[in-house]
This record gives sequence, C-alpha cells and structure tokens, in this order.
Amino acid sequence: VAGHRVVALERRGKVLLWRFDNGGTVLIHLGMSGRIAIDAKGPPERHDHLRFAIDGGGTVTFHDARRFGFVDYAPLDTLSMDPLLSRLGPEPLSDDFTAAILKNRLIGRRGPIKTVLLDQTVVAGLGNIYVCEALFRAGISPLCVAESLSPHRVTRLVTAIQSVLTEAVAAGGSTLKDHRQPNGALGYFQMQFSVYDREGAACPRQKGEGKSRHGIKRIVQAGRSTYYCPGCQN
DNA sequence: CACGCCACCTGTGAGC
DNA sequence: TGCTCACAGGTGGCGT
Repeated sequence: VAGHRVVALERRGKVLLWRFDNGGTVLIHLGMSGRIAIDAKGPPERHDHLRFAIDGGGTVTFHDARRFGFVDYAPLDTLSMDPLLSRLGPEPLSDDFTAAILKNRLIGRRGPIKTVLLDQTVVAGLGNIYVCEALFRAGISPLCVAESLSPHRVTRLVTAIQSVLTEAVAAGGSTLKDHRQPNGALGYFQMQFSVYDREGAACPRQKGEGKSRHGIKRIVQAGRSTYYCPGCQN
C-alpha cells in the first residue's frame, strides 16, 4: 500500500477495512487486546507491531499485547472472497438485521442462545460482553435453546442488541483493560454494564423494588464467562 | 453440520 | 517481596 491513498474506512463485523485507491484492502482485527493509535507520541512501545507512516508526518500504529489480533491484506477484487468476511452474518445495526432474519438463522441451532450469538456467522460483531448485556435487556436466559426462542422474544433480542451496541459505541466502547479509541481516549460503557463482570451485585432492574434476592450470577458456557440475572432472565 | 474443548500469547491480580 | 495460578474482550482446529 506504500504510495497509495486511503479512499474509505469501513468495518464488517469485528474486522476493520481500509480501502486503498489501488483496489487493495488492509484488514485489521483487534482480537482481545488490540488497538489502533493515531499519531502515537514517541518511539514505538513494547507490543507495537506495525506502524503506517502518513504523508505529512502522521502515523497509525497497530498495538496488541496478547497477539490475538491480526493485520492482513487483500489485493484488488479478492475482498469478497476473503474467508474472514464471506461467512459473516448480518450487521446488527443495518436494515438486514430483523427479527424474521435472526429467527431464521437460529433454525437448527440447539445450543444455548448465549453461545450461538457469539458465532459470527449468525450475527456479526457481537462479543462476550455485549451478548451478556443484550440478553439481560431482552429478559432472556443465556441457557435458552436458540432455535426454541419465540418470535416475540427474538424481536426483543434484536431490539436489545441494537440498543446495547448503539450505546456502547456512543460511550467509546468498554475499557476493561486494554481498549483505547484511536485518539487514545478510554471507553466508558463498562460504567453502564448491567450484568457483565458484576457477579454477586444486585440486579439493577430489581434495585429499590424490595425483591433483590437474586444477585447477578456467573456461569461458564463453552469456556466463556456468562453473567446474568436468574430472576429477570428466563 | 453443530457443538464443546483446547490452544494460541501476554499481562495482571489474587492467594500464599 | 516474589512465586504460582487462574483468568481475560476472540477465533480456529479438532474430536465427538
């Protein structure tokens, strides 16, 4: 991409796409601990893996301590065939993400809805935090068999996913530890978590209602932590 | 095909 | 203080 101009910055699921005027695309996945830093000050730090120098002196740095992220390059016209993108489910904030479509994609999925929503081929872009938060908002137990959800519940789930993602983006994401926005700012959506990483806390929906006997519970599903309120999610 | 488990790699906090 | 262990936002390969 040296010598070429970026013509568009896009995203598909969790994959960042930098489109260049030669038709090529740089693909970036931040994994768990990755970040992009614009005009990072000073010399490269530990775990800075790649730095782009921009005309005018600016820099764009890919930094990732845990190295679960990656950067790849797709030459002209190969992007749509990229295995990273070709099997992705619908964008949850697009018009393509409706209750009818999600319901359809849950057919044949007998695993728990929590695990199924983490499958990027079902819906693109959801991670562990936002699945937990969306299921709480929808009042759906993470243990529910995915294909058994009623149309009404799937409708609530779609609405919950959209609201969680919209609010999380507005808050700059969730900084548990590593996440930074490209300008270096922290994310703040963790302040608004209802259940994630809140094991033992009172359920926010039951606060002040005198029936807070249900604390937030942590279980493990497919090797991942799930947080939920057994009182409101069933 | 669907699903669970494990590995991948590094940092951090808890417990001793 | 320093050691060991468990665990962490994701994904892909493997066995079942």
